[in-house]
Amino acid sequence: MNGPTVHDVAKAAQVSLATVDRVLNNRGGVSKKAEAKVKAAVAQTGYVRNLAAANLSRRRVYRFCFVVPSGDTGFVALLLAALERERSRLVEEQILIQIIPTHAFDVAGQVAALRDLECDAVAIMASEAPEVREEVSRLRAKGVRVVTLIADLPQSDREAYIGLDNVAAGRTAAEFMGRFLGDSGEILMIAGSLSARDHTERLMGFRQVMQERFQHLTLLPAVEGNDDAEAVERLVSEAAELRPLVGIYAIGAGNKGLVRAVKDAEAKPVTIVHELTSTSRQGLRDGTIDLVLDQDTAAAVATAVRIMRDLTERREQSVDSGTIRLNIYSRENI
Amino acid sequence: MNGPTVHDVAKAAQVSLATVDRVLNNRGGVSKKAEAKVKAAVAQTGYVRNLAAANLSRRRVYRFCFVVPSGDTGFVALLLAALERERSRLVEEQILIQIIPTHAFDVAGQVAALRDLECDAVAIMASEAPEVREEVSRLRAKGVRVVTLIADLPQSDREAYIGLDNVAAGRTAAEFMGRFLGDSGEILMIAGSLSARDHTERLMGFRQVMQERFQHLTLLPAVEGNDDAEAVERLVSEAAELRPLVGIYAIGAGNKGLVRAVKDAEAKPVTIVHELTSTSRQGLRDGTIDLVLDQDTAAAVATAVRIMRDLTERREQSVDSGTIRLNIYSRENI
DNA sequence: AGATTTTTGATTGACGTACCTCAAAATACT
DNA sequence: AGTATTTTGAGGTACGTCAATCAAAAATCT
Repeated sequence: MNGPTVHDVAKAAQVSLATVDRVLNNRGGVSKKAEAKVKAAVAQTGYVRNLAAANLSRRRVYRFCFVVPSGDTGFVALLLAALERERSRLVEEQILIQIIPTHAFDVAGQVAALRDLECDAVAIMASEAPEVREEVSRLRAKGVRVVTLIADLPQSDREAYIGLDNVAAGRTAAEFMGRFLGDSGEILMIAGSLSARDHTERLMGFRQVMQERFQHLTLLPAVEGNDDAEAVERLVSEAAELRPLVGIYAIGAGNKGLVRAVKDAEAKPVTIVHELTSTSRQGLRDGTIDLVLDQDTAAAVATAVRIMRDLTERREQSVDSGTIRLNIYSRENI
Repeated sequence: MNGPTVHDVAKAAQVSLATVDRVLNNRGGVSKKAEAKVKAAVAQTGYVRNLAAANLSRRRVYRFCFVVPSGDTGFVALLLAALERERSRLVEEQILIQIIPTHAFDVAGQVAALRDLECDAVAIMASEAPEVREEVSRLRAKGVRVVTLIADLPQSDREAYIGLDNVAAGRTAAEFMGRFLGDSGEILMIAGSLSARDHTERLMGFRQVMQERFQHLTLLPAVEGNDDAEAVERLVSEAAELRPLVGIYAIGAGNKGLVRAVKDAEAKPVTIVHELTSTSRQGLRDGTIDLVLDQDTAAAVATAVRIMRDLTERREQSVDSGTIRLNIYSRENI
C-alpha cells in the first residue's frame, strides 16, 4: 500500500541502511560501486523520500523575513494582508514568517531593518539605493538567502526577483490603450516617482509600444504623482483643463485622486491603472477606470516563499523564475 | 526555538497527554471542563499541530484520480502536462495522482472509467449526461469525494467545481470585442458544441454584454465547430465569404483552422479565442489573434488537489471556491 | 607482510503526532 | 450503599527519516 522506504532500498541494493543514507544525503565516504547499487535500487523500487518524515526528523524550522513598506491602504495593504494569510497557513509546515515594516522611501530605515536580521532568507521590497544593495551583500555573506519582491534591486547580490516584468506591463497597458482609442489625441502618464525603477520601466514599455504601433496618439511628458491622491488629482485636473485628454495611464498609487479627477473631466478619457485595490475595483465598476493591471499579491507571496524555501533547502540557485503573471481586470471579470 | 508540542499543552492545561489528544482530535469522552482547559492551553501556548508529524504518524496516503479526456494537442494536452508536473511534485507529500484518460464525447467510456474507482477523491472532466451524474452519486455514496474540473456537472452530487466562470468569460470577451471595434459590423461566434454547458454559458455571457452595451454590432447565429480544425476553417471561410466579418469569437478548440481562415480573409476581423496553446500563442504573435482568454491549467490542477485534500481531510465541505481566474493574453503579455 | 586509510554494517535515539489499551479515578444512577 | 457509567491518566508503539557512533571489513599504501 505505502511506498517503498529507505529500508526497501537497502534491501534491494544489498547494502546497509547506513550506506543508503550516506548516498541519499551525500555524506561522502561511499565507493562508486555501492553508490551505483543504491541509485539503481532507488530507481528500481521507485523510492521517493517522505517529506513529512524528513522535515520531522531534521526538525527544520524555516525562518523567513519580509521587509516591506507598511501602509494601511492601497497595494501595500493588500500585500501585507496576503502575507498575514499566508503566514497563518505556513505555521503548520514549520515555516515562520516575520514581517518587518519599513517606510516607503526611508533608505536609512530600510538599511536598519536589514541589519542583524536573524533568519534563513529575506524578501525585500525596498528602495534602489547603494546602501540597500550593500546591506544585501552583507546578508548574503552571512549566509542569508535574499530575494527581492515587487521592486527589484538589480546589480545587487539578490538571488531572485519576485514580481512583474514591468516593461511588459507598460507595453500591455499601451496596447490596450491604443486599441481602445481609435482616434488621435493626447495621453497623460502619471508615475508615482520617476526615480523608482518599476515605474520608469512601465513608462518605458508604454512609450515603446505607443511609438511602434500607435503613432496617432500623442504622449504628454510623464508627471510625478508621488503615490499621493491629492497630488494625482491636481495633476490630472490641471492637465485635463489645458487640453482634452483621451487617455490616462496611472502607474503608481493615488488612484482615489485619479478617480475624482476623471469624474470631473468633461470628456471621459480611457483610464488604465495598476493594482486592483478597493478604489480601482470600484472605479472599474462605475466605469471611471477602464482597465486594471494587477500583480496578484497572494501569488507574489506564495512564489516568494517557495523560492526562499528552495534556496534555503538546496545550495544551488532556485530554477524557476519569480515572474508574476500580469492580471488584467476589466469591468466584466473582477 | 521550536514551537510548543502537545506535551506543552498538556502541562499547561494540567491534564494528561491522552486528554489533550482526545480534545484535539475530538474523540469524545471528555468533560466540558477539561475540554475548556485544553482549549485555553492551546490558545495560551500558541500550539499549532505539526503537519509533518501528523501526516507521518497517521501514514496518510492520499489517492486522487483525475478522469479527463486524452489528447495530445490543444487544451487537454496542456491539462495533462500540468497534471504530470504536479504529480511528480506531490509524490513526496504522499499524494498519489492517477490519471484516467477517456474520450471527449464518449459517455459510456466515461461512466466505465468512474466505475470501481479506488481512491479518496476524483476530479472529473466529462460530458454532462445523466449517466455520468448517476455515477457521481454512486461514488459519493461510496465515500469518494467528487469534484468537477473545467466542465461542471450541475445538479449532480459533486462537491465543488474547479474551473472558469464561463458566463463571465463570455462577458469579458464581449467587452473587449466591443471596445476594440468602433464601427458597426457582424460578428461570428463559433462554439465547439452547442450542447456543452461551458460553451453555451460563454455564448450567453457574450450575447448579454453585446446586447447591453454594443448594440451597433450584429451577432450572427452561433455555429458549431465540433472542436475540429477543418470544420472551423470551413465555417469561418464560408461566413467570411458571404459578408465582411468584423469580429470572431471562438469558444472551443480547433484554432489551427481558425487561424488559417482568418489569414485568408480579406479584412482582418478582431479575433478572440479561448485557451493559450501553441497555436493561439503563435496567432497572438503574428497578429492573427487579438486576444486569448485562458484558464491556467496549472492553477486548475493545483486548486483541484487542494480542494480534494481539504475534502478528504475534513468532513465538512471545502470552504474556498474553485473558480479559476480568467487570464487575458494579448500580444504584449504572453 | 604489516600499517594505514577508506568503506561498510549494525545499531540507536531523536522528531511530534496518532492511536491504542488498560486501569484508576471521578461522577451519576438505583 | 453499592453499582454502572463516564472521564481521566499512564504508558506504549508506530510512522520514515536524519544523524550519529563504533566496530568490522575491505581496499590501499609502504
